[in-house]
Amino acid sequence: MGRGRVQLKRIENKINRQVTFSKRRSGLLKKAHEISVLCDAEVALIVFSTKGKLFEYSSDPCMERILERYERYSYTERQLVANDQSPNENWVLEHAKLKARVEVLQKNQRNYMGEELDGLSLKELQSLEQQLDSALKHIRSRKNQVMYESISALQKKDKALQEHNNLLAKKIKEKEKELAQEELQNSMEVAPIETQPLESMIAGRSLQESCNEETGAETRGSAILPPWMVRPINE
Amino acid sequence: MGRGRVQLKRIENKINRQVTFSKRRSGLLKKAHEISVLCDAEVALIVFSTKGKLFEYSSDPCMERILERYERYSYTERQLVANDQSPNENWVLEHAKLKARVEVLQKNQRNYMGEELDGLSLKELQSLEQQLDSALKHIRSRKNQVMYESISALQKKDKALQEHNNLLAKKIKEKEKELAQEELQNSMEVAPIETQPLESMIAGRSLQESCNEETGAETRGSAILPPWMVRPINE
DNA sequence: ATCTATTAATAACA
DNA sequence: TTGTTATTAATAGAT
Repeated sequence: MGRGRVQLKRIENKINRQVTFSKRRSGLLKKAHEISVLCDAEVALIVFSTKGKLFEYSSDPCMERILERYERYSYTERQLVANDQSPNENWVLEHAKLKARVEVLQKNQRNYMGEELDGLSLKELQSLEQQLDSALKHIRSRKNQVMYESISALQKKDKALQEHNNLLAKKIKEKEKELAQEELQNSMEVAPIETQPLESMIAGRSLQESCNEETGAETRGSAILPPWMVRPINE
Repeated sequence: MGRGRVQLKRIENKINRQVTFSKRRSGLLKKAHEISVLCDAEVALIVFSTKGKLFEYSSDPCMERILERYERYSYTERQLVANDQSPNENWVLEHAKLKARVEVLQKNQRNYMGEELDGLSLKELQSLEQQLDSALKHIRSRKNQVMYESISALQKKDKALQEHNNLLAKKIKEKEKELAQEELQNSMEVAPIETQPLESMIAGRSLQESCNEETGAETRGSAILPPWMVRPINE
């Protein structure tokens, strides 16, 4: 349903992927809403973009209510499935295993957070150190990538804004000229009009800021210091 | 998309509603799957029919994982429905919660190991970086402490061994003297016994090594180069 | 963002 | 439920 078929596999071109995501997301949300209205169904839809941004639809005023209903439903279903197997002992065993697993994972997590290191041998400490060191490298590299992407997006936007500013500045100058001419013509009958306030207003606020009112608040903050250096992007 | 338009309102005809529900449901699930694959998104879709039947789609092997992520993202606490349920159900609930917990912990662990970072926002990456950085500091400090402890323990042991060696050396000399005297006394009747092998044996193996047989293998390696620089201690 | 050629979904019907 | 078909809706690619 578009020009040409589309393979059901990850779209490699990043731009295309982002555009398709945006379009299909709105389509999906719309359809979720439609089925809920047309067929009187309860629908909860959660979508995380690759970047980790959340989009959601809930036919109910409260998403949580549907999720709770889901939990209840799925618990009882799992109970039925579990009953088919060996009724009780399996559970106890499974449960114990899970608990042990949680313990181990929590212990690991605390170690990864640099806590509870007293019981560790030198070998374990060294391996932990190596692992975290390599992890940190990956994370920083990924962070840089994300930041560079952010920067180039901002630079693009910046450029567009500057161009827009130049346009606005020209318009203002034209207006001023018109005003000046009118004043000259009326100078014999009324006192001259003070033109200073207009100019000082423009000088007092940065060009960036005066444009933000039209383009939204996304470029809040100084143009020299990118916004993500003040606050993280995905809020 | 069908013969004639459709008003966005509940379909009153029950049969039609049921048919439409069935068709649109499969369409919705399909589209949810498509966007998850095409755009590399994480999708959770829950649909309850009017009759209360559940249909679900999850881009992940585990729906719970997405729901957990949703909970974290939306910063809302999930209400627990534990109280008014039978003990048995409660148990199943516990089990499911444990499972969800394991999933989350595993995901975290992978992140701590610098894996699967693509879904994380800049904010999350920064927090991860800070956490690992501080963890690494703790770990290195602890490692140093362990190493210093190891060094002083070795030095102490070294000193004790040296003293013991001196003692043994003295004893050997005494023995030699005794032997020499005996030989002198017997020199008329048998050929003299070669004493060289005993001394060369002692000289051929380091003093450290010859004592290890009593104290275990913990101080394997040279005494000048601490053992943990060759191989970690707790093997 | 907006515009279309196309494909995909589906309402009505069987 | 399942399948067919006439239509509408969604959307891929281009602008």
